[in-house]
Amino acid sequence: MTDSGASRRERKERTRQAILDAALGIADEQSLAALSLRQVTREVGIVPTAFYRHFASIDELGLALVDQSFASLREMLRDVRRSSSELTGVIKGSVDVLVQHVHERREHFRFVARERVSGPPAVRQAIRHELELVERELATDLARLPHADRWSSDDLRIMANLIVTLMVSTAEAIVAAPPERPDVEREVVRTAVAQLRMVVVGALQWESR
Amino acid sequence: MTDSGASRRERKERTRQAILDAALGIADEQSLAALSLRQVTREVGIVPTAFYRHFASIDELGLALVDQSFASLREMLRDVRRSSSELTGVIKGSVDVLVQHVHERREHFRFVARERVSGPPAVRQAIRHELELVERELATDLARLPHADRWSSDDLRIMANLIVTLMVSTAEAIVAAPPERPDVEREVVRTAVAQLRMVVVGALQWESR
DNA sequence: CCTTTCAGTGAACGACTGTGCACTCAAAAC
DNA sequence: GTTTTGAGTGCACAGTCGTTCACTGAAAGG
Repeated sequence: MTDSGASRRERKERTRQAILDAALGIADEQSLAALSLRQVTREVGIVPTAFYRHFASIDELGLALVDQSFASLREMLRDVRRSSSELTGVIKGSVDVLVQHVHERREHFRFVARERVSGPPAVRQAIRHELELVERELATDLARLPHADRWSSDDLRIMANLIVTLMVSTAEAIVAAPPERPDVEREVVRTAVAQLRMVVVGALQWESR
Repeated sequence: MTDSGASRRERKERTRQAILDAALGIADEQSLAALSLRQVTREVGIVPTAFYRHFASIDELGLALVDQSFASLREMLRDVRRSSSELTGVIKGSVDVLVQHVHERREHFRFVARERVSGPPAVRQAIRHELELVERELATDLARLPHADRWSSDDLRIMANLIVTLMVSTAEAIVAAPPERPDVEREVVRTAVAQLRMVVVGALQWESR
């Protein structure tokens, strides 16, 4: 590796990030489980054994990718909240933000969608945990809405779970759509918006029992 | 292979099924992508090259597993329709049938849930296609409901998609729950039933625009 | 300036992979 | 009874894999 960068720490951090990027790219075309250490190091341009200078195992690499992906996802949530405080339709606005972020960080969303159900147990669990956090945050957001007094905390949990499920599956659909078929994607968005509206209508009519 | 069975065709069919069973079991603990021909044949008790007498490639094996898994899924749908014609609550009844079938064919549902997002492209596409068929069938079922005249065919599609998404994610949750934690599973069921009710309430209030 | 630290090297290991090819030998076909 | 068919065998091949170990050489620390 000829890396004419500056300090040693910087250079290490740079190769570490290069490993993460390469792993994300390779996993994107297969899966984290079918990802070999040698493949990654080959792409980065270092010798296989050098991998261990950065990660103790591939599982650890996977967890680092989860962290990085959820950083993207949290950026998205921040933007969703920002867009919701403006006056444009909350639902359409949120879906649009979702779409935009999925495009910008396509590989991260694909990674989460895939490894959520198929990854190594440790990775699966980490993702599940992160999604639960998101769900809880959404529940407290919902509790601050007008008319929220008609919902029990159980109702809130259930609604949040439903909405997260819908968003996850919408993200999956966007990510699965051929990149240069904006019509398919528009259809996905239209569907998602209608479904969220339906859910909201149902929630407003809801009588806890 | 000492297989004292009868005719040659029968014996071939039996090893074919043994290969499928072994593959399903192994994939269950990892994924279809990380499934080796040798691993499968070792478990079946035949020599690696004998695999090719039954499948031209692992991809083809995968597609056969999709077929088999969706046979289970269609059995479930048949039962759901049967239970719906009885008077007990349609929603609770359907979810109960789902739970029952997921237990009986756990590996098939896990397979679909996993490979739907992570499998080889051909497998992913096959699963997507099958789910679309299910969605269309559900849409025509919904069209036969009382009050169905308030829904456009587009609304029906959107509702069917929403319900299928919810069912898939419920199946995922059941399958992911520790097998001997009936409390977790009961919670999943309770959540799913409430969510479906919410969706139905929303749909009944729905005004197509 | 001398010493320590440590990211990256390079060879070697044993294990596993998919696939080609010539084979056996019992069931099926004639 | 003879021939054909084809599921399963056994060997061999060239790859890939993760991990070990002793190593180099430049940056960091004293």
